[in-house]
Amino acid sequence: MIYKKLTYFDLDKIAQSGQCFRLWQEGAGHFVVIAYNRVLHIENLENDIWAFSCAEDDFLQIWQNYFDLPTDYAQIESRISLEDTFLREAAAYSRGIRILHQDPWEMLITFLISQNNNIPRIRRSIELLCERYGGKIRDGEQEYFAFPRPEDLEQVTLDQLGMCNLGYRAKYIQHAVQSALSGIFDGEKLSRLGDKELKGTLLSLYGVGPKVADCIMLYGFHRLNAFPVDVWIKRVGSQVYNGNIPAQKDSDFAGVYQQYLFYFARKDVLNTGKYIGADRN
DNA sequence: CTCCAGGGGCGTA
DNA sequence: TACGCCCATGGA
Repeated sequence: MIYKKLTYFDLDKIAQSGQCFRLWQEGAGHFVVIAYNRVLHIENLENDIWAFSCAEDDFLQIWQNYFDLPTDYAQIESRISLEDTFLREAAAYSRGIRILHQDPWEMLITFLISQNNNIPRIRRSIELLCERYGGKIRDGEQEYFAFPRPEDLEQVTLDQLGMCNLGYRAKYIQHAVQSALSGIFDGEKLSRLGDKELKGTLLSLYGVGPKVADCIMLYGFHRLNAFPVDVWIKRVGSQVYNGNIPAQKDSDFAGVYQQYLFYFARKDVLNTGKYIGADRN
């Protein structure tokens, strides 16, 4: 068990921020996350004191980085222009959200599934994939499932993928498996590319367009300047920024600001569980 | 460039 | 019961 005092760290918000789908709350102040073939319990003991159910080694090598603890989010928030009152309000409302360092392969599959989809269904699809094709992880009495590797999905047919609630996205997953097995999509290799080259490679993958590519850049490769434009950001652009997408999109921390805008724009959904005020563009 | 199908679950009329 | 919508994209 590792104990840490952390500021700008709100797991409830991170769990609802739409960047990860295998992090959930299990009780008051108790969260569980599955990542990198591990299960981690995180508990909020008091105020800013958190307990992580892992050894020092794992904390230093995996989780410290996973939760992006070295990054100074107070400084990122302080960089917001004084004139951008909407983003300042969004940032204050979203304070505690961090951009997680997640596995590139998992992000490729996750955000292929996310396209034109709703978050509860995205979660279900991912859990079905993991239960059927991921390796087992023991955690005391409980048994969990890791995210399937490309090799785990190599023999899976289009029909079997369809049974994971993927809909028309099944064919994209099948192509992604081939891209990984053939070496076109190699997280380790791609992480050494510059932003432009990385995005170009991602866009060449079947089913990956600008929005999904930016999500993979931001959540899988921690390119904090990537700015995914989804329906919520478009909505903010048309309703708040006079038809333009938010001005902060060119910032070094555009991706962080995108998370703030996304979380803030969705606050009514998060509070009521319903989509309200929805409109196209 | 525009238009539209792709699954499926949930909300509203 | 029908229809709109959802962290979009490829193809016509």
